Amino acid sequence: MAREAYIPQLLQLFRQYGYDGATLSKISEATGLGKASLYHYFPGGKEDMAHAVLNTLEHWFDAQALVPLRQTGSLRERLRAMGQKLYEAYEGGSQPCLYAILMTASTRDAFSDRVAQLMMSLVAAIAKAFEEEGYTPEASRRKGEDAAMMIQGALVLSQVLRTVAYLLERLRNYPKSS
Amino acid sequence: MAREAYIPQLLQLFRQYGYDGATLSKISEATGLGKASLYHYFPGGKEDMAHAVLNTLEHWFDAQALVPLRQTGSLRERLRAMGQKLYEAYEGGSQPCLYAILMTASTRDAFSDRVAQLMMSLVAAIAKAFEEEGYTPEASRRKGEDAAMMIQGALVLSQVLRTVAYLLERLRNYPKSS
DNA sequence: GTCTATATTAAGATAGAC
DNA sequence: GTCTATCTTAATATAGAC
Repeated sequence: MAREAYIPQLLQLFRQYGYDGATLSKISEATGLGKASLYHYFPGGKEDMAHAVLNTLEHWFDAQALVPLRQTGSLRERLRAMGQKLYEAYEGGSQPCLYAILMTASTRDAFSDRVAQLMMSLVAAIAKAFEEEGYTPEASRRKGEDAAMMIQGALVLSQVLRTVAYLLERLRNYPKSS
Repeated sequence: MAREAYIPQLLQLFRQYGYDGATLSKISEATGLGKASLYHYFPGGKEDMAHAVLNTLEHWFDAQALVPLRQTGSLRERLRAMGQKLYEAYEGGSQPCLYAILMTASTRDAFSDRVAQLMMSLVAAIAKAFEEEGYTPEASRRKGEDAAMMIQGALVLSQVLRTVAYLLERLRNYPKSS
């Protein structure tokens, strides 16, 4: 079994229990691997596992969520395609954002750079799409920030209020007005 | 010393280290109290401490952040006053939201009801203000949800990008257009 | 590559003196 | 009300056989 095969389960565990709450015992039980085997795949322990998950998420993000922004079609269509990808990834808001989780964990310093990097790439990609449409760099950047804030805010509210309505409404129909 | 005297330090510790990361040792060191003394004030341990902090925050929220919404003045002025209160409480985004932190902790089930309660009261209070202005209940509710999402999104981005610009811009000038 | 067994550390929590 | 000392549990992590 390749190390990559365990990424989905690790992601699920971190999302469900948080970084600190996803103990090696839980991970061992969920993967069916003994603790020693986990260290065989991830010599750096839990931090190593989280970084491996981030590797996969970063790749997915660039290859799936952001790719519509670089394609042809109207700005509205492209943003909508991105929203649809995010909607699916977060399962309509029933799944939390791992990046937000890692920022509240006891070891957040170990991940903050990568989290910031990804968030900036989201803001920049959306801003670029607006710029191509004739918006000023300043206005485009603000559009990117607004979108990122809306996404994160929708994810937080979906978790807190235990309803998928927020993302469902906002991301499926994003953007309401561009 | 009354138990209430330690609330600010507990809030600060939970914000800085997260719920799981704020260990009794750190709390003991920060408060200057031995572990046994901590259990004297908070017999239920850390969970008890977090609930005590939530008591204080709920009171502050109702008595400070929401009170402008019930006063006289234009809707815009009242919303702006609420934004200013939140801006101060989160120190322009340099401080994270404890409610978001508790939702990603290993013991989130212990707090999820209270977190949802407070978030719903925010949405309802804003919606009520819009209703009084003639908005339909449906549109008012959406306004309340939008505002709550924007606040949480701004807080997340402020943390992730380590800049206070987001909240500073969005909350100080909230609402841009109502 | 996976296991059993174990080491090490630190967490949450309590007993009981003062 | 605060302390020292200690208990119990569980966490991360590793050694070494197969």
